[in-house]
Amino acid sequence: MDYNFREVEKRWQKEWRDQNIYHVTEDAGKPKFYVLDMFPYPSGAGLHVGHPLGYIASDIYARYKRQKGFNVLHPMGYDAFGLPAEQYAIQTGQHPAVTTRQNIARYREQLDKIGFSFDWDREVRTADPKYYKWTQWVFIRLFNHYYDQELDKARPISELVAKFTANGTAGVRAAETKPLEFTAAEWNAMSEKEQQETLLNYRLAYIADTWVNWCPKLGTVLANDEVVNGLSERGGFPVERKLMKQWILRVSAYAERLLKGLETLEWSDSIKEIQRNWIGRSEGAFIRFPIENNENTLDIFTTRPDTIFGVSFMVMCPEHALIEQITTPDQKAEVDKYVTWARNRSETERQTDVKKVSGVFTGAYAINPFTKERIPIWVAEYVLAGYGTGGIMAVPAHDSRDYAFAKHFNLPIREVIAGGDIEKEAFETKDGIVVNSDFINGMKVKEAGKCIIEKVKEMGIGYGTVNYRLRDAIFSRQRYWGEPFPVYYKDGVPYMLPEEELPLLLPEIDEYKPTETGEPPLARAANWTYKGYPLEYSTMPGFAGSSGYYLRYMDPHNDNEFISKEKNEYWQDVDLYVGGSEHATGHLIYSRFWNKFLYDLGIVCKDEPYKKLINQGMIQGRTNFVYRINGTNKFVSLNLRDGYETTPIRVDVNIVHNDVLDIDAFKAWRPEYADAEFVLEDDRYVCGWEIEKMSKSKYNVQNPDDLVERYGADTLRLYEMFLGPIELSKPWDTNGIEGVFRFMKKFWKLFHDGSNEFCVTDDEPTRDEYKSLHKAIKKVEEDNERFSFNTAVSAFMIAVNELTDLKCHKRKIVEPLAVLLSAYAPHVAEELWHLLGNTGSVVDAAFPKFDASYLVESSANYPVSFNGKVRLQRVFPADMQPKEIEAALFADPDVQKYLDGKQPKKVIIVPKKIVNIVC
RNA sequence: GCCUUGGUGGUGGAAUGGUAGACACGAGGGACUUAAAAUCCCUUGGGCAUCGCGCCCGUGCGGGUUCAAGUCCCGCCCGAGGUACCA
Repeated sequence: MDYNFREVEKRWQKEWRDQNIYHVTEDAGKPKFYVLDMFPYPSGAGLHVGHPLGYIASDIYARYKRQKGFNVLHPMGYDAFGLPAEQYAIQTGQHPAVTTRQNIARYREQLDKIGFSFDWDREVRTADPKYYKWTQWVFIRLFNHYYDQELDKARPISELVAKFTANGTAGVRAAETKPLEFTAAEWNAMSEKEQQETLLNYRLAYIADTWVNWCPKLGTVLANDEVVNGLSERGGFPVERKLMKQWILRVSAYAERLLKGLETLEWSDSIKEIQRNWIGRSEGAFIRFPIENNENTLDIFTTRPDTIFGVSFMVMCPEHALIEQITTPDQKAEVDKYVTWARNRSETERQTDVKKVSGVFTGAYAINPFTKERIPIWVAEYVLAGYGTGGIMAVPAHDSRDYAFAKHFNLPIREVIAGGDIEKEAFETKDGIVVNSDFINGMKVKEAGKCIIEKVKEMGIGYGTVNYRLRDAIFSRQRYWGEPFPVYYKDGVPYMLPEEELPLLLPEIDEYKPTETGEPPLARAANWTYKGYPLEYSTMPGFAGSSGYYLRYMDPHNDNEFISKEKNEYWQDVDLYVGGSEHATGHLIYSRFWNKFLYDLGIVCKDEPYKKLINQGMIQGRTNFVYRINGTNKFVSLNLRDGYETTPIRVDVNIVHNDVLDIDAFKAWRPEYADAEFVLEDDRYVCGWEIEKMSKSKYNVQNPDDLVERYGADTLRLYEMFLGPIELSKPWDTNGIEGVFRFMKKFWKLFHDGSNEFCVTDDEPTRDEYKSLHKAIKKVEEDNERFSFNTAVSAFMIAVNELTDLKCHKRKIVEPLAVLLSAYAPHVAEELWHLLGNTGSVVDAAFPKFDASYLVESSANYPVSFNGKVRLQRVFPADMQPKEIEAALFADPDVQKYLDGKQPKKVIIVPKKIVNIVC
């Protein structure tokens, strides 16, 4: 073989490693550029095929930027804590650290084969104590801060304590779990324990009893983004609701800033929209409804204060604290029954019958503050505990859920916005005219809403407010393989470990299961105490370690600081972040929160961590099928199936090439197929195919290693880019890799003669040769800038085809072309770079300079169209003026023929593009 | 339901409002070979054509703007992703 990729790739991978060529240091003389991939969780299955796609794209961009004179930071690491390693540990007793280390070694091997330009000196692993020391360190800071809504930033909790000591809660505007009011005297009279418990209401990391998503199968709680359709994201196990004491991060305090910050980011509209929806900002009103014969009020949040005259009942969530106090004796039994039932229903059950109406009357009544009407108070599951106040005013005429409820329980439906047909369905418009509503009659919805808000303010029973769907993030996991909390308990109150005790190391335990009493695995650890006080048993969730990892890459070996000021100011933020869009509501929210908190503390200099985000599309599997004739061991080729009763059977894609089955391999694949017979078309067995999720059981998993083995890393890199736009989801289809491989061989031949001797001359290239080169430079540069790597690969193909036709073996052409290609196919480019007699590495070669003069045409071809239809081609000098072109055209007999004696109404000449004559 | 996307040959996909289908795969035909591999050349959206002139139709569907629309606007249909008793 002429182009020996195996030898070339092996040589340069070794050389790059020996020379440490991808190592970067801060260099004030160069502008910085930070290209980051979402680091992988090292699973036992090895690098999955979706990964290389993003990594290759970011690697190309990183190399390109380096050639453009930037000092590029391009690191890689591992998200090393996680469930699978622990599940495996439970089954086998193997320490998760051991399996994780093995998996990492495997990943590293796979990554190295593809020729990435990662600076491995900066590698981070979240499970490394040197790393998680800083995760614990940030946690302590979260605990020690609260969110000041006046200053709109996190402030030390000591400031809050000072305020409480001086004035109590008067004048304090702080993000809180529930509203509290006390005086300075009351605060000062509190015991240490009481004060500490009160402060938990404000801390950015706090512990509280909360309804959680409990997954019994995994033995841990899960965050909202880890629950998909009522099932755990990992494993797909049922999830229940449970009231538990949990560590929680007050992410909600940052809701508005997380929302606002999106505007400054170069992210795709879709992912910004996902985050906007997840944050779920809604403007409305907080209103207190008095309760008949009770000093409590029923507090509600509504986005439609304008419909307050249409309220015909109130609803509280089953978790509501007021239920017990207001339920009348004769309703008590029924309410208790319902509440117990509803509270214990699993998240999974709730999800499946969302449309079923259920609820119970408490016997109590609220008073409509405007009409003084008695309004029955109900308890129903459709009102959620976690949103707003856990209570609503129901306006069945204008809300479909209230409508369904009212219909089911036969409650009155009162129209207050004109224009709908409330006999049939709720009229949910947000711009209509208010009716049947006393002093707001005739107003538009918006205006009426404002008016009601003014009024309730005056009456002292409410105010306009903003609510967010974004919940605080549950931060405890009842698992072993995570960061231990630097927390000990004294008198049941949590305290932080002193910083000099960090890292608090994960203790060794004999088994990785929960204890018999249901305590988390850490309860098994011997002497898990600090100065005799018990340490926290739960560990941190997966997103803890990944929330600030991109900062640690800037200063990975600093044992004294999380990150030094100088390094942070040099690298600042991530210029390009590449990863899957599945992290939109998880990692990408938490990480932004984490960063904003550190920004408030002055630890980082940028408010947003990831300036530009590219989401590589998902890689789907492409399954091949063979068709067995029912009742036989005979298989019929795809297009001959008519007339047979067949069953499609999945077949391993590795024994199918371009949809043609390798029959011998198939016979060897499974014993039952050893004596299979075939009905062939054109002597071949053609398989069917379908796009499905990639999975082992569907036999459609393509291992990148096999492709590297067969075609080389450079071909794999080019091919993955050539598949299509990076952001598009596409099936992993290797039918086309041959074309890219052919291109590589052709490219190689530009530098070699027929007998594979290196052969490049110093002859001056022709104009056509320069033109091919500069066309490619222009196109590749533009395409790199807009992340259109697939079209850039096409540009290479065109250039190489042209230069092959021109039999060009000239240094002035092929050398810049190799430099240009080096971001995509670094190994072969490096080889040629050295064959050309250069020293150093092609990664540091300057990106070729585009010279437009080579593309200037002496003449331009103009399609001439009549009323928009192209009829003729005419060539004019490129610098000819439109007026002259027009004159020349009308002297042309063919043009006259098409005009057919008519006078043209208008002549449009787009320079170098087209002439259109309107007649 | 709502939000965000997308809909172009047999396939993956190209097209700053300016000759739709670049580039590649696959397919068909041919050259070289004892043969295979590799390589090279030709054809390849559909239809019509006394198949070497040339014409018509074509970017999910129906309208519109424009000299000119895959691209912009309006109304539908379908797919993908996100989200969903969030008041």
